[in-house]
Amino acid sequence: MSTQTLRAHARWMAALTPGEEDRVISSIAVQHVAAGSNIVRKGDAAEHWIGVLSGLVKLSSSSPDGRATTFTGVPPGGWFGEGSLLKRELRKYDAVSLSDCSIALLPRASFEWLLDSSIPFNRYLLVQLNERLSQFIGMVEYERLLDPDARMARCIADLFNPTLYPGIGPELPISQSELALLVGVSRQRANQSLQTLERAGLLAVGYGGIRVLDLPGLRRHGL
DNA sequence: TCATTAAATTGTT
DNA sequence: AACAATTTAATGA
Repeated sequence: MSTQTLRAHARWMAALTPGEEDRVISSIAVQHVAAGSNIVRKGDAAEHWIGVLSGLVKLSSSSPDGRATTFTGVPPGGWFGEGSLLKRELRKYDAVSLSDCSIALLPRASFEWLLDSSIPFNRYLLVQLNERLSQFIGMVEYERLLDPDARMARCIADLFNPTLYPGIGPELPISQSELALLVGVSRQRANQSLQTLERAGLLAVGYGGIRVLDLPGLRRHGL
């Protein structure tokens, strides 16, 4: 993995000085994981800040009786896991690869060094945390107020958040059962929603994935 | 390259 | 939850 590829998927590095960037890059380990792997497990010690370089990762949890729910998907360019690092606690959620992925692991020591030394890095984190907060407040809002079709539209649109995930293409390689987990509906209902959104011209459904055609339209759908 | 097969996913009931 | 149809990936002739 070239440092150029790494930079392209770690937008926060642009805010660092060349010296800081060199030091941080040399501490990062890149790992390839097969589809369906647990990247982090609930209860693990948090030792890294994790970036998605390719593929798709989901942040999820399962209830004691085995039911699963997904909080959000993380496409390439997204970095997650700062919460447990900041609070020095065990991981609170699972992170599972939905496809073959390459991921970047920034060690806790580098993360804390950046927190202590770089104001631009702190600003980046602040913006990311704020963006996530409004995303999750939005999720609670439309979970309670909107019909399943509109919830599907918003969930998909959230995966294309330009602040959190800059520069991802219109293709989203995710199965309908994974989208169902993400939205919190049955796979059958997810299938119906996707067909409705396709008829509305907002996206195209394909085998094992979707293509977004009208992102603003998805954000507006159901208002 | 093509045909066969298994596995995954989709669409419907 | 179950079923059939479709798509993909893998295998070997």
